[in-house]
Amino acid sequence: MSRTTFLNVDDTKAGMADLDKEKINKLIQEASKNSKFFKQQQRREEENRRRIEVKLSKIKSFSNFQIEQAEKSADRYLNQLDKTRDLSRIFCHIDMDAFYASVEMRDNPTLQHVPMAVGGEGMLSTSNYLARQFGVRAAMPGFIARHLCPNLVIVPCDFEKYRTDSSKIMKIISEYDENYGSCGLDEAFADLTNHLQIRKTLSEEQRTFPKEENSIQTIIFGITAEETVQEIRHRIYLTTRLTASAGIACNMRLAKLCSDINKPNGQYQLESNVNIILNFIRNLPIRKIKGIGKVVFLS
DNA sequence: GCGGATCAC
DNA sequence: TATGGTGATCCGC
Ligand SMILES: Nc1ccn([C@H]2C[C@H](O)[C@@H](COP(=O)(O)OP(=O)(O)OP(=O)(O)O)O2)c(=O)n1
Ligand SMILES: [Mg+2]
Repeated sequence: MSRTTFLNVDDTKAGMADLDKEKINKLIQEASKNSKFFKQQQRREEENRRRIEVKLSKIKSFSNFQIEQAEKSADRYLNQLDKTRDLSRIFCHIDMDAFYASVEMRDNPTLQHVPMAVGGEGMLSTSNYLARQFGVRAAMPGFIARHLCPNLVIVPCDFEKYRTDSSKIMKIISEYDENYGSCGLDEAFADLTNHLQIRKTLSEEQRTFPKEENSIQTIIFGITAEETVQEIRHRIYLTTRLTASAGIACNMRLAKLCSDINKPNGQYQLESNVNIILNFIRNLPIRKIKGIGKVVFLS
């Protein structure tokens, strides 16, 4: 995610699709103006630009032979990857919606319908979807957020609480893949391939859960990946009363990209078909790839 | 190893 | 008034 500096909001978060970015950036810039912080960021930008220049001049000094060799080796590598491509597995990525903010809203219903954020006057960790309408987002200082949204309610961070909910979520996910992995408190990856095999043999009862906590009405979940992930999200909701979004695809990276698509409280499955996947990747902004942050992007 | 830079949540 | 906490990786030393 991009930090809020004089350098603008450069990407779009869930819930912020059609905002007037121009106006928001102007407001932020106005508020940041002549601060010490602003000037230090400017110096760092300058330094980065210089380093990029150095790299570029190095690239120019490569001989044609060197470039040919590098291209050949890259081609060999790509060939190898082509052969080892595995579309047979099914991964899912679970990502809680506005996690810290949702926890606070659940525990204090008066926050339910107001724009709010979690953090302090100095820095916000996240905001709820109402606040995102104003351009208020994670990694934005609280006092700047107030310029964008004067009625913003800011509640302090309570890591202990988020950790508690997180471990409940992870416990559920571990039932579908004991080797699941987590990323931060609010995200998890699971390889559902094995579970989906076993799932075929489960009784309907084992795929049945109450519609609400303490309700006699029930929901029966089917045996497809899509229904399995719906079941996971529903179980998370039953135990935490928090909503999650999910992505399903043949590897973790793709699954993560998919979990953003129908956020909040939705899921998306990418078909495990080479052409469909390549087409999906073709349309990706380069910044969405893991490891390409603001600095690398500029090079 | 350690500090600096980068990235991600 | 005021620009984080936490955790991970890579790199050069
Ligand atoms: N710069 C950041 C980004 C995130 N977080 C914390 C607060 C978030 O609640 C949590 C999860 O990060 P996400 O990127 O998944 O954002 P949210 O879950 O808040 O919102 P979304 O619905 O877009 O997933 O991590 C943080 O402390 N600092
Ligand atoms: Mg999230």
